[in-house]
Amino acid sequence: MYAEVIMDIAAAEVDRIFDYDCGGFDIKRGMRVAVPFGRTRAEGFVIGIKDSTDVPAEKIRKITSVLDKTPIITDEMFALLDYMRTKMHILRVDILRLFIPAAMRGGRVKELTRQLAVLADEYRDRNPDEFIRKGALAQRELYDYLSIDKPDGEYVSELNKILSAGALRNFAERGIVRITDAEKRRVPYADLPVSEEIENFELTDEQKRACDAIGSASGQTFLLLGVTGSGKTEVYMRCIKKALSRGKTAIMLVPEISLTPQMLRGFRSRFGDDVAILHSALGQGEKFDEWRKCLTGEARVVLGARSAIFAPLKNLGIIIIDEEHDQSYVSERNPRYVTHKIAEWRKQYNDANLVLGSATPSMETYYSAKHGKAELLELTGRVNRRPLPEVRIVNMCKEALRGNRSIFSDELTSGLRECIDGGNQAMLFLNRRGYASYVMCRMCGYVAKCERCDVSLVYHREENRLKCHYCGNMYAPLSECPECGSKFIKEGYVGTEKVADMLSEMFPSAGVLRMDNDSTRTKGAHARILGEFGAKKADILVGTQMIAKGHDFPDVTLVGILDADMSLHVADYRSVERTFQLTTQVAGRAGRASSPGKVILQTHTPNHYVYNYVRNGDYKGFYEKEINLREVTKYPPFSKIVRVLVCGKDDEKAGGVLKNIYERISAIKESRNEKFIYLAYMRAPLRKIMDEYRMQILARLVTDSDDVEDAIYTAVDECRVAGITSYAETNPIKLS
DNA sequence: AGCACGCCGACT
DNA sequence: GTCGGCGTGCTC
Repeated sequence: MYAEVIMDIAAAEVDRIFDYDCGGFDIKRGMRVAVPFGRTRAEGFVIGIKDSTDVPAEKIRKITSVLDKTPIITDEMFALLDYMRTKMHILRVDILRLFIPAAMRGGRVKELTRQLAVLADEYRDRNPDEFIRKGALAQRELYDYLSIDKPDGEYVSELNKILSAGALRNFAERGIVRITDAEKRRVPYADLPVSEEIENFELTDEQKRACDAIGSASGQTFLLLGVTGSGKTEVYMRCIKKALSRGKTAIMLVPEISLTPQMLRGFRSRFGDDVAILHSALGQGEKFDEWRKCLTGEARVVLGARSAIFAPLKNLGIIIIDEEHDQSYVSERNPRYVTHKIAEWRKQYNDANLVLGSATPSMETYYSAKHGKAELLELTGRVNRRPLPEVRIVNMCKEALRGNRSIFSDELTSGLRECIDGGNQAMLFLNRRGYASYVMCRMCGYVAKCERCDVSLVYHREENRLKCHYCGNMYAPLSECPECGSKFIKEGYVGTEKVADMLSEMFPSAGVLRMDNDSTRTKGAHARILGEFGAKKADILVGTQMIAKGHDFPDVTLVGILDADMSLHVADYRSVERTFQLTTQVAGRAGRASSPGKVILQTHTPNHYVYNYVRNGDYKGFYEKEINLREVTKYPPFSKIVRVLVCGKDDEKAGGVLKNIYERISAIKESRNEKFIYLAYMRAPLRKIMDEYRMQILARLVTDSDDVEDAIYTAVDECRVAGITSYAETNPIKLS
């Protein structure tokens, strides 16, 4: 017998099938094996078994050992592998690596085994007086505990914590309990209190309608449109319950599971041990065990972040993507994949339902709902009756004309004072971290730049360093200009760090918390900051888009958006959409049942159409306006943007590869000109990152052009050169 | 990705 | 003389 093996080596050169002699091992497709490979040994995935091979006998070598007792890649995942390889042009090893926890490779995690004590069958349901002598209270206690509380047994280590070790030893010697080595699951968030909620409360009519529609469908996609607080989560949980009752399984994705322990609590209380949690912040052992629970069928519900879409559940009944517009669903690191595409595929394979939920769906999703590819379900009412906040648009140009050059408008300053004096809390949003976003010499115009990246450095006051936000390099702060020696150094745009400092100065008695990439570096910092703010240990929370997600704080009555234009003026067809989503989401943090809450949105372009829709909380109005613009300008979903990025340390070599790919695409264009709206090559907006020069090809294609798209991807594959990374992506999330 | 083979520069 | 730089070629 021969095994077809894909080496666990991430390189295009070895992403081929290697045939090995099974050497008497009972090997099945989906297991991993250790094999001799060239002059070394390697791990590999068995993707097929056959009884003959075309490879000459003298080349065939034997498998050294088998790493799994049972297959770890399911049939569905093999089919998905095929799809991802042909449609997305991702290497087989990269796909296979997505399917299993990273720490499994190289045997870095194993099942944890612990001694388990189980009451022997022949001593069950017997009168304990027959074999426990009178007065042996410890033995009696142990017997009762094992027979009544833990009929399936308990770990010896746990028993020893609460009961007599001597009694246990006695029982073990007399054969009353059996002690065996058993697999013990590492449980993440084991000490999380389970919420005690009423499960069967009455749903609103809209919720009921949504549950009925989803519950009676199969193989369908739904868009659940509803603002925060409209009760989407309840709909999700009921639909999952229904799927389980039909013997099916469920995947529920959220953008950042590590930020939402309350979601987890709800799931634990509803689904108990049926739930597995999968996200990157878990420990390696925990992640491995949660993943295995899915594979073995012990868990039937997965709650997780992006990568949980690959959870090895069998017989999927429903997939839910909450906050479906969120950017985190598009993986930025290679392999690049779009979660929605994978979800759509798994939905079809399992004849399951796919539910996309959001208050501000992506243009693509709402467009597909409008055109019959997804069924639109709406939740218009707010369950907690919280009124939508009042959104005030403040013109910062006018502030400047009046002589207020600070980042706080007068209205925001007085709003903050009023808010704090009233014992309420405020959140301030600024999507720019650090203290000052650039440092410039007033005399000669010199701007401090990173040596390795083509970006200006950001001053961080806590570290007293200039920092590159792309490579993380640190530099000494400037006291004088290195070019002309002048001491007149100007600090550019204010970042979250400086805002927090300024607030402490303006409101000396107020507590200020800051949440951004820098303040949440350490593990658990997220939860700590949110917890402190929730416990009212601070009055103001300043942060980047991190504060837009997750927790609801009932005492927040004021939300300030310091520079709403930031995301608006990015040269990207999605910039307006993103601004709408971000500002709407941040605005939604304000208000509570008793007081409506207020949002102060500061902008230099108050007349931009997007702010009108933000103010009115009018998603559909925004959609209509934006979709018309997209149609006129022929941007997605009315076209497809294919971007090829080439980067490498050797500028000329990278340029050569780019030219090569470009020529191939030009040749395609020769014969298929009608499919192209636009084609050009250029340097990427960020010309250099980490000493690698970056350049790109941009092609805009008509929507009906899958074959041309595939040809472009193939051209990139064929021009691969050592030392140069190149890849293609469709409708990229970022064009930098 | 590794690892070895292979062909040119500055050293005990 | 050789130790060692990393270019390129192969792995069932």
